[in-house]
Amino acid sequence: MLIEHLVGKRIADAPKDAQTPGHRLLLRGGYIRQVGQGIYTLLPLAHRVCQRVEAIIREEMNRVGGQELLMPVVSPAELWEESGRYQTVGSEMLRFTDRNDHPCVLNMTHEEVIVDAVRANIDSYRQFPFLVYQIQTKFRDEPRSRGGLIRVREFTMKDGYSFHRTDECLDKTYHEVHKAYTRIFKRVGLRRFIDIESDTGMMGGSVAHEFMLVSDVGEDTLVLCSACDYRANREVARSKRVYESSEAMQPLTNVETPGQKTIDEVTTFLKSDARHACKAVAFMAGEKPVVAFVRGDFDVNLAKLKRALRTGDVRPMEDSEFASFGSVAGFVGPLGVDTAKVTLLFDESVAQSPNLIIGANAVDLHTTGFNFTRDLPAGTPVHDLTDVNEGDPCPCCGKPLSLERGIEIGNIFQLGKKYTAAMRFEYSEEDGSLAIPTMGCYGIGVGRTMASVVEESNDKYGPIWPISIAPFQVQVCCLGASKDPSIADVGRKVYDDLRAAGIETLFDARAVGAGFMFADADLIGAPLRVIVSPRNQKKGVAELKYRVVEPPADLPAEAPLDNLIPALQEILARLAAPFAAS
RNA sequence: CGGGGUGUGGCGCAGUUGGCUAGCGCGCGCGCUUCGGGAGCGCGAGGGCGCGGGUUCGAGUCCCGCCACCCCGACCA
Repeated sequence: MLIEHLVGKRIADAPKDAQTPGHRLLLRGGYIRQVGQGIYTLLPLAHRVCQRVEAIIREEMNRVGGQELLMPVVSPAELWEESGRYQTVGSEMLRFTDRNDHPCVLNMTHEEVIVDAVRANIDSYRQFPFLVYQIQTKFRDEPRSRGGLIRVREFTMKDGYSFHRTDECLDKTYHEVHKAYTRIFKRVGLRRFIDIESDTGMMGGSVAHEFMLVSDVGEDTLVLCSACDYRANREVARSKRVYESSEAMQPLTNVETPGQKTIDEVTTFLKSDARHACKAVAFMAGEKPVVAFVRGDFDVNLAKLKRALRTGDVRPMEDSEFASFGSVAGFVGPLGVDTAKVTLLFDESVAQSPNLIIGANAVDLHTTGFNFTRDLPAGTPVHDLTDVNEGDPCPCCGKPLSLERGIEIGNIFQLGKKYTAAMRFEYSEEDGSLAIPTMGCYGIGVGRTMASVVEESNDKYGPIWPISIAPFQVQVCCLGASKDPSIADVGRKVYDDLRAAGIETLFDARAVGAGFMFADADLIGAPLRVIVSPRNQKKGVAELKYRVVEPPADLPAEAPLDNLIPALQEILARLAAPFAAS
C-alpha cells in the first residue's frame, strides 16, 4: 500500500469531542470516522486492526471446539416473545415494523436466535456438547455512548454459545473458554487485563465473569484485593466489614430538625456523624415504592438493589411519590410507614449499627436511638446493598480492598436453562426421555478490544500496536526520493521485495520533510520502520526503528541492503514470538 | 430522560452594541527554495454561517420553534 492512497487522513489537531487519549489518536491517525452518536465507520487502518483481532479470536475459539456460523441482525419479534425478553428488555433494543407491519427487532444479542437454530438441528444426546460462535454486528440503542469506540451503539461482537447435557459439562467448557479468552487478550497485546466476578444482569444465569482492562478511562469500578486473588465488579463485590457495638442502646426519641434533610445537614445539626445516621434512599420498582436503608457513611449500589428486588425496572422516586406510603422526602424512616404500600430493604450496616438517627416520616422531624434488632420485628431480612469502598476488608482474607477503573472487553456467562426451557429446546436422552440442555454464552467486543489496546499502548505520537494486530507490519520511509531517483529505486525495491515475501508493508516516498513522514509513521504505528535515505544508502544499509512496547535491547539498528529481506523476516519473527499461539 | 455546553470550508477557531465582497491557522492545488522529527515564500481553490420561521432597509449576530453532537447523571451482556 502506498501511503498516499490510504483512505484516512492524519491530522495534527484532534477534534475537540475526543475525550480519551485512545480516541484522540484513532481520530488523529485517520482510523475512524464518526457517522452519528455512537456510530462509526472503521476506515482501512482500523478495519485492518479489527480483522487481525478477529483472526486471533477465530483461532482460539476454533481451538476449543467452536464452530463459526452467522446469524441475522434482524429477527421477527416472535423469537424474543418466546423467551420473554421482548417485554423485559428496555428501549436499548431497537424495534420496528417491516412493510407488512410485522414487528421486528435488531438483535442486540443472539440467545433467542441461536436456540431457535439449534433446536431444529439437534435431536440427540449424542450431539452434545457443542459450541458455536459468530462475529457479527450488534446494534444497541444505548441511552448514551462515550469515549469513541469504548462505548458505541453499533459494533462488531464475537458472541459464542455452548450447549450441554449437564452442569458439569457446562462448567468444563466455561473454563476452557475462560482460558481461550485469556490467550486471546494476551495475543492481541493487552497487558493489564484481569477476569473478575460479575453481575448477570439482563442475561440471567448464575455464574459470570468479565474480562476487564484496568484503565483510568474505564466505565466500571473494579474491587481488587491487595493480598489475595479476590477481585470483583463493584456491582457484586462483597466485603467483611466489622461493626463495633459497645454502645448501650438509647431509647427512641423524636427531635425537631427544621429544614435538615441530607445526612450531612442532619448529623451536623445534631452534632453526630454519618456513622450514626440511617440513610433512606427511595426508588420506584415498577409501580411499587421501595426504600433502601443503609448507614449514613455508605452508598446504595443499584445493581445490588435490583438483585434484592429481583427486577431491573428501578428508578429514583420523585418527591411527590413519598406521600403514597405515608412519608415525606428528606425525612424517611423505617418506623411508622405503611408497609403494605412500600417495600423496605435493610443493609447489614443498618442492622449492625446501634443508636441510629432515622427520619420520622414527618416534616422537620427525626428520631434518634434506632436499633434494628430491638425496633423491628424479629426475622426482618438483611441484605447487602452498599458499595464496597477503598480500604474495606477483603471478604476472603480481610486485607484492604482497592478500587480501580476498568474497560469491559469480554464476558462469559453460565446461563443455565433460561432460554432453552422458555423456547422448548428438547432432545432425546440416552434412556429415551426428553431433556432440556443447559447453556453458556461468551462475548468479546472486537472494536472495543482494538480501542482498549490503543488506550493501553500509546505515546504522544500515536498508537503503539502489538505486531499481532498492527495495521501494517512494516513501513518503509524513503527520504529524499523526489530529489534522487536512485533513492526512489532502492526504496521501491525494498517495498516490492517485502510484499513479495508476504509482509504487510506501507510505503512512503512522498516529497515531504522527514519530520512530517515520521510523524505520520508514528500515527500508523507499524512496529518495524525501515528508513531508506541517501545517508543510509552510502553505508549500504537500511536503518531500522522499532515502535513496540519494551523492545528487546539487542535488536539491530540497521541491516545491509543486499540481504535485507531475510534479516527483516528474522526480526519480525522475534517481534511476533510473544504473541504466537501457545 | 434530567442538567450543562457547542453548532461558522476537511480539522481547530475568530467574528464588538445587527451594517458593506464572512475572516485566521492547519490541511488541499500550483510554482520556487528547502529536505533526518509535523519547513519558508508566493499564487490559488473551497463555506454563506445546523434547520425552519420571524423582526428589520439590512441577521452568524436579535426573537420563536426544531435538530444534531459533546460532557455529567440516570441507564447499560
